Amino acid sequence: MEVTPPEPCATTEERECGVRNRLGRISDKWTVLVVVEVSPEPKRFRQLQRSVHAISQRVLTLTLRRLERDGLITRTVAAAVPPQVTYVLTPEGLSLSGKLQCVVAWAVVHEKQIGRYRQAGDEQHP
Amino acid sequence: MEVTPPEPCATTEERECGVRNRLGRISDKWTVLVVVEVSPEPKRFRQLQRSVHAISQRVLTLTLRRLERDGLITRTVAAAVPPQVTYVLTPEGLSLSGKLQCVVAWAVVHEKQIGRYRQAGDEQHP
DNA sequence: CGGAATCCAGCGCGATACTG
DNA sequence: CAGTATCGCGCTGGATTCCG
Repeated sequence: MEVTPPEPCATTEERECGVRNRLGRISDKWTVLVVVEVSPEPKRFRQLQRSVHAISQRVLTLTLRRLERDGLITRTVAAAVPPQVTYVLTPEGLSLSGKLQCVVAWAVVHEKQIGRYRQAGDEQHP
Repeated sequence: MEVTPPEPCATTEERECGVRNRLGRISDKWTVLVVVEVSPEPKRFRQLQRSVHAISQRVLTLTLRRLERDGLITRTVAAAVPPQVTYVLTPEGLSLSGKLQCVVAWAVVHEKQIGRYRQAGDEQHP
């Protein structure tokens, strides 16, 4: 997308410090799972809860709230009975989702390889 | 990427379940930070500990061990006094690192935007 | 249905001290 | 320098209950 400009923060420590702060906002496992799952069409609360399998209602709520607060998703309440709440990715959220999908794709491709490594290791340290 | 044909793991639930299992291996924040930081030249333990700023020595050790076990990094011990241990990314680790760098880049680019959203939100809910 | 509130267990992780 | 071992707490997150 946008090419990242000229002068990145210089030293390794500075770089990392920045990286840490920035990633902190999105790096927890629930957030990643939810972002990936919301993308790209509107999803309802229940849908998400079923999709992100083991997530509890409490954690899903908290995660969605944070994502909304950060401008990554939009929460829409339809005044109806029963209530209907839908979540959509904002443009920002969508672009993040793209990057995360790359990581997911990587994980899918390398899953078996990793599994083999892991097995081999376990056999040596039983 | 690949247009997914007729019947892969079809349902959303199944898809997500797989995603979750796969991401579980790499989705915790320390792992991400360490992978990004090891890349791409050899790093020594102390170096990493200083780079990944707030990480404790214990957690760094555990994280590196898991990464090694998964075949993402290589640990090399030089028989010397004082001991010298270096960590390098394997080809797999390097390719993962690439994907993660994308996410990092995203975070850098969108940092300010997110900050603004967050502020705006906080002003409304003080 | 979508959520808030409480309560509570588990383990993630930091702090500290000891080895080779 | 590069670890391993132990302990203890704090927060994450699950289960349950109640509301609009």
